[in-house]
Amino acid sequence: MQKSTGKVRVRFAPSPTGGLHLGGVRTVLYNYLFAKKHDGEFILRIEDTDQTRFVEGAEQYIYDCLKWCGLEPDESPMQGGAFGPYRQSERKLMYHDYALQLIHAGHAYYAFDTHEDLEKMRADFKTTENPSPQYDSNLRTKMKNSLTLSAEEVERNIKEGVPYVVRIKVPANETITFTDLIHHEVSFDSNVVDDKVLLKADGMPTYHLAVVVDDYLMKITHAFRGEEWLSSSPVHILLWKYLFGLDQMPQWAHLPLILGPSGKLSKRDGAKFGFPVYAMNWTDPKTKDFTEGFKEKGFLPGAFINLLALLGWNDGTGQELFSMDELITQFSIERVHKSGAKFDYEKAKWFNHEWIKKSTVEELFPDIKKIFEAKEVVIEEETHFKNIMELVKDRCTLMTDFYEQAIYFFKAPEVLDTEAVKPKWNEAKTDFFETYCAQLHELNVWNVASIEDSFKTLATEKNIKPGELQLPMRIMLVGGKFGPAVFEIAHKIGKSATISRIKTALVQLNK
RNA sequence: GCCGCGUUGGUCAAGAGGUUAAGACGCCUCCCUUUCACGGAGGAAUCACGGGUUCGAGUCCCGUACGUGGUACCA
Repeated sequence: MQKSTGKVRVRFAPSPTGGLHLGGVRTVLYNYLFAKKHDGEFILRIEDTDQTRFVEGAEQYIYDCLKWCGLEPDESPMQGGAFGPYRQSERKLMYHDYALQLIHAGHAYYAFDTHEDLEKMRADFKTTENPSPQYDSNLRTKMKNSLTLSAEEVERNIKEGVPYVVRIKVPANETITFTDLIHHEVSFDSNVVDDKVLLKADGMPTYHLAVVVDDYLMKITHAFRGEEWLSSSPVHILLWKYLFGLDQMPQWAHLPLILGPSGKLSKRDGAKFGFPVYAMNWTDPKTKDFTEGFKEKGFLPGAFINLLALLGWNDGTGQELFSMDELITQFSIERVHKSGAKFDYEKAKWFNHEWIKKSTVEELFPDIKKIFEAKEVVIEEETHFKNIMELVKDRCTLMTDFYEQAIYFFKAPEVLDTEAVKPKWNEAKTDFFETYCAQLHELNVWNVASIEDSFKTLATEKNIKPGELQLPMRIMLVGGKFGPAVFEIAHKIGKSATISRIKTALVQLNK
């Protein structure tokens, strides 16, 4: 079944109807990795055959997401290529010839049933055993189509402009079998496959016809898609057989689904459980419905790709952290799992944390800068700023954490967690800090050692354990129980800020 | 209902007839640190269930249960 010659060509074919979710990006990723590994080409094709579902901006959004992820196609509607157009709506006429070819060969037929006819059929034939009757080899004999009407009637209908669709004529009593790269041999009884519409009344093809025609015309060698397509694959197999021959058919791989806390992952899950589902923020232009993205949540693209790659695949060695290059060399479709994987946000955050830890501040700086600027913090001295980021880097799980983890270096905390120190607060400690402020003021050399030495010496003099004073000191400077070494912080924020923060805090504590 | 696909700890998972059933996340205990992290040492699974096949089954076969996808002139 595999093509003997030619370059590997794969495609991602989304319909531009909304945000790009986790599963979609993973499908892109596996396509991309496979293509790059085999020195092949990755094509982006837009499946916009449903005009009723057109969403403004959705296509551009897909490009933006792919760009952010570093999964840019070799051919696409935007950049073009030798097999264009890459937008199915622009290929409309091409599909007609193939539909006609199928009709002439007796593998498809015209159907004139209206929506009401179909509804009536479903209602009439509905039983408890068969709640959803299909337009199949049995029922098509009871409907209005070119198999039941006379040739004259069919011709007249078409001439008079009676709306029609073209349906595939699925043969009865056949077993349709194909080999999937992930599921291996899969087979279906043709009796349970319905006569799917190939060409809609508006002249547009359905996905079923379009995917086969385009994969052929675009010389796709390997077709990866989500497992939700597995059930309709027999229709595609049949179409390949009738139109181009099974020996021309790409190799299929039906990727396992990514599941949410309760079944198939949906954008609702994200809102409900507080994690992003889309690659980037997306607001539906019509409903204004907003869905959060991994990018804006604070994920690094590398980490996002890394965690997605491992959701359904691993290289068998136990390695979990992979760069894109490593993924390209290590990836193999054979090691993709059969079963769906539940998305675990905690693990996702762990991946990001690891990526932040292994990245240098220099690499992270542009993104961190944007986060601070969005909060209207002006970075005055870049080197100083970077030194501080170095101090807090390991404490950040998400990129957005940098703000909270470092803002107190630039601004005095607005709220102090005084509850953490109040229970053990007393006169002696007030006295200590008042004296300490005076000493700091006199300090000639402002470095970590001098700040720390005078602190400890004074504590000993006052007969208080330094440890009991360190937490208060931290709360005064930081506002909370977190951050790097206190004296390091004092050093970085400078003498006057240190003194003024201590004094401000003293007022609050002694209220 | 019917059809397809799947089923190793809470989650991701290694495992391709013989292992004390890896590892990671999360959780818990402890060490380090008189903050938070980082780092380090530990703790927790009768491999969905029932039948086979086999000297021997998480690994092969059958059934059941459960989950999941499809059952549109949506992709």
